[in-house]
Amino acid sequence: MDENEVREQRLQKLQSLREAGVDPYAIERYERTHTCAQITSCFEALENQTVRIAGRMTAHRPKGKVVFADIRDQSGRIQVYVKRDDLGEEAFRRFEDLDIGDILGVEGWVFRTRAGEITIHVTEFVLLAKCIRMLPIGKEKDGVHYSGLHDVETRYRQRYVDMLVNTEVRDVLIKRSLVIQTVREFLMERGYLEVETPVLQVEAGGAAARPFKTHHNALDYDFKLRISLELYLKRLIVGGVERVFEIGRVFRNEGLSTRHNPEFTLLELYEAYSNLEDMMDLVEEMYARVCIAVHGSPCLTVRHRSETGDFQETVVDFSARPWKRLPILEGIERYAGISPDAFKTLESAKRACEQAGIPTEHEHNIGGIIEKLHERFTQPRLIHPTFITDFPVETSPLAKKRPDNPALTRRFEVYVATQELGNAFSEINDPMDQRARFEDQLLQRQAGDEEAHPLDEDFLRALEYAMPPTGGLGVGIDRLVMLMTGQDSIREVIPFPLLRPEKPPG
RNA sequence: GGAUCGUUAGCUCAGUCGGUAGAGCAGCUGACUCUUAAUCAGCGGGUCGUAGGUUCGAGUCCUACACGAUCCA
Repeated sequence: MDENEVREQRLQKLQSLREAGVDPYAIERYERTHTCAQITSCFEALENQTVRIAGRMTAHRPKGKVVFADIRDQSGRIQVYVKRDDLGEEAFRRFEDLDIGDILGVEGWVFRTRAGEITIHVTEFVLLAKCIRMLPIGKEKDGVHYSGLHDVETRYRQRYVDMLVNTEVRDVLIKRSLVIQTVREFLMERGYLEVETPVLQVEAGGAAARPFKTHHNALDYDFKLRISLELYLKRLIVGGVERVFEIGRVFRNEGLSTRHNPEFTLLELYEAYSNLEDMMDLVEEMYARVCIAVHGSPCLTVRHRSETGDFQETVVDFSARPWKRLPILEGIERYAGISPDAFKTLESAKRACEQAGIPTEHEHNIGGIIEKLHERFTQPRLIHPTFITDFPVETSPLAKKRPDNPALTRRFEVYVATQELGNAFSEINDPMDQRARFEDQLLQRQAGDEEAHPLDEDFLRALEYAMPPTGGLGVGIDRLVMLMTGQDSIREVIPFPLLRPEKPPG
C-alpha cells in the first residue's frame, strides 16, 4: 500500500463520512477545558472530573472492544481510552476508523489506568479535521525514539511535518521568540524607540555584502534589498531620535552554510551621546538577560570545537563582568605568534601571513590580512565572552578612527563559543572622514571587491547636518538563538530556511 | 566555486563478489474490554534520485546531471 493508495483510501473515508452527514472540516471551534499537560500536572484535582481537550491523534492501539489512543496538543500528550460499552456501536466504530494524524476534540473523565498512566475515559468525541496523508510519526519508549523523520531535506522542505513529528523543533522556535522578546523589552526599558526602515533601497549599504536586486514596475526602477539597517537608523539619530533600534530581516546574496542563510534577522541599535564602552556594557547586560530568560541562569553550557578538532563543552557565564577585552593585534600575537610590527607595511604583513600558511593572493590591504589571521588563529580560541577591539581602518569604514592610531578603529566584535555575536562602533560623525572612507571603499570596489560599501550621498548629506556622537551595535539574532539553543546549524533556528527549489524550472 | 559523503517501500534503514528487492515501523484484513514501541495471525506496498555507458546480466562498476549534508574558498 503506497502513499497515494493510503491517500485515496482516506479520501473515500472522508466521502462516506460526508454521506453520513458528518463533514470533518465543518466545525469552527471547540471549547477546551484543559491542555494535555494540565491534565497530567493537575491530576489530583481532576481525577474523576469531566474535561474537554483537543489535539492530534498520534497513536492508536485498538484492543478488541476498547481503544487506547494518544492525543497531542502544543502542551504535550495525553492518553485517551474508548470503550464500546460506553460509546455505543456506531460511535465506537467511528473512533476505530480514525487515522493517525486526525485532529479530535474529546470529552471524558480523568482516571489512572492499572499501569499507572493518567488517561481520559472518553464519553464523547468529535472529528475536527481529517488527516488524509500518512504522518511519518515515530514511536518512543523510555525516551528512546524509534523511526520518525530524520531526512534533513524533507524536514526543511516540509517543516510542518517536521514540527509535528520532532517536537524539539517547535521548542527552538519558542526560544527564538523568547530571545527576541527579551531583547525588545530590554531596549524598551532603556528608552529605545523601535522603528522600521526601508527594505527596498537605491544603494544597499552599511555592510560588506552583495545585495539582491528587484524591480519596481510603476517607477521602472531596479531597487536593491537591504543588507543592513545601519545607514537609515543613523539618519534617525540625525533626526533627533536619541535611542533607536530595529529587529529586521536583511538579505545578502551569498552562499549557504551552517552559519549563513541569505535572509536573516539582524538587530541594530544606536544610542546618541554614547561610545564603544557603553556598547560593551549594553552587550554584557543584554546577553546575560537573554540567557536568564531562556535558561533561568546567566550560565550556559556551550559546545565548540577544541584545538584537536572534536567537540568539547564549556560553561560560560555572561554575568562574569567585565568580559575579556583583547585588541585584535594582541590576539594575533598571542595565537599566531605574529608581532604587531609585521603589520606596518602590506609587504611585511603578506610575508607574515604566508609564513603562517595562509595564502594572500586575494588580499589587497593590511586590514584584510589582519582579519583573516584573526579568523584563523584567534577566533577558534574565543570560548568565553570576549570583545575583540581595534579593528583595522580599511575593513571598518563606518567606525571612528582611534585618535592615537588612525590605522585602527573604535570598533569591537563580540565572540562566544568561537562564534561572532555582535559588532559595534563608536560611529563616524565627521562627514569628511565618512566621505573619505566611502571613497576608499570605491577604490576597493574598482580593484575587484564586489562587497565594498557603496557611496551613499544622501547619508553623507545627513551627516553634514551633524550627527551627535553615537555608539552603535549589530547582532545576528539567528546566531544568538543558535548559541542559546545549542544548535549547530542556522537552518535549525529558521522556520523555513532557503533551499534550492525542489524541481528545476522548465 | 572545490573536495568528500549520501539519495533503496510513506518513515528509519539493510542489501555480501555484479546473479530473482529485504527488515522494522506505518498501512490493510482478522482476533483481543486496562493497552502503551500493545500483542498474535495473515496481506499488500519498489521507475533502487535522473539519464547514459560497461556487461550475458547493474541497487551494486563507470560517466554526466539533480537534490541534500559536511568541510574548504
